[in-house]
Amino acid sequence: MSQHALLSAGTKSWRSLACSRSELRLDLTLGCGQSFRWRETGDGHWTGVMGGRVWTLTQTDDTLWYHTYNSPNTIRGDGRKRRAGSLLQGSGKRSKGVIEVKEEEEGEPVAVTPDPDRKEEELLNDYFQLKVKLGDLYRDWGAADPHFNSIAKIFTDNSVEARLRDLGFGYRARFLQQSARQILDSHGGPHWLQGLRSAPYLQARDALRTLPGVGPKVADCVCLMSLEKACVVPVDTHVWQIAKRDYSCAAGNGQKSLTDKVHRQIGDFFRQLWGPYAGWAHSVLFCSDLKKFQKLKETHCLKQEEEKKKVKIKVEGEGMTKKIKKMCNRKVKMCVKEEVG
DNA sequence: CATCGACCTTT
DNA sequence: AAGGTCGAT
Repeated sequence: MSQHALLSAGTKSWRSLACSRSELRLDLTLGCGQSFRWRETGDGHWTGVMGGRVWTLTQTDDTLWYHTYNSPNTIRGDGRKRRAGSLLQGSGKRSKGVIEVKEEEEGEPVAVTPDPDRKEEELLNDYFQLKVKLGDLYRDWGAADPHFNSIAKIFTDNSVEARLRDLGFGYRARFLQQSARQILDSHGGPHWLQGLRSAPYLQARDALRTLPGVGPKVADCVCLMSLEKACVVPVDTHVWQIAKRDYSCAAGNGQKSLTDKVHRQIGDFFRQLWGPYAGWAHSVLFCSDLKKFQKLKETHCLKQEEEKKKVKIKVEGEGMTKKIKKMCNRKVKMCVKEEVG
């Protein structure tokens, strides 16, 4: 356990300031090697010295959170009566550095004397120069300098991408954000996606592929899983292996990688073999090939072998094999329903 | 049409 | 090292 404050432990000992990630990025500002008194003491939590005190800072999309530690010089007086919660994020929008007139509960306006809060806000404003509108500067610099503009994207991409990156999406974060933006701006919203459910497969697939980060495989996955295109077999390297290994499918034999053509050939191959619900059948094979289900398969195979032996001994051949086949078919159907439904 | 390296995280 | 997509070639 860290002895430093963590926001996740509760906001009680934290105060906040409205400040978006596009105006301040703690990770970049404090971690860039140009400031020397800050250390990341927790995930996204930076602890250091400022104005003679020790602080821990962290941020969420639109809020800069700060915690200060008690020290002998700055014993907390209590000229700081506050209503519970007034410090918490609920506001998140406290104006910066402006002396306000607050309404007390009785409704009588009382001038608020600069209290330690105000001092702390001023200090943060000063230290990070928060009054300077970074967004505007980036816009101007980018307009004057294409190179700056392309570099700056990394740092000013909106909070959605930043958040997705934090969540571990890596380079896909940008694709997701851009796709969402594109769906909203160019396609008129989620309605567009919904509409693809009633579009023919190839049309839906082409539409999806206009989105950044959506190639043949992902488009097919969405078609199969979300757009009711049951015949679609999403082809990845894995499925390609299965096609070659278990079906001697020759598609793309000379090829080194999965080209568009090979995608189509393998999809068609399985569609022809399995019919209109080929995508569901593919799901079964795909799962059975996963490492985590290998043991399941082995034990199942052993059981089947045993069953076969017993049947062979008990009955002598005729008729019974057909029954077993029927049972097996039923089982497969059930499996598929469970998987996909 | 095909290939390669970059992207980023997870194993 | 694997995984799919993208942009360059």
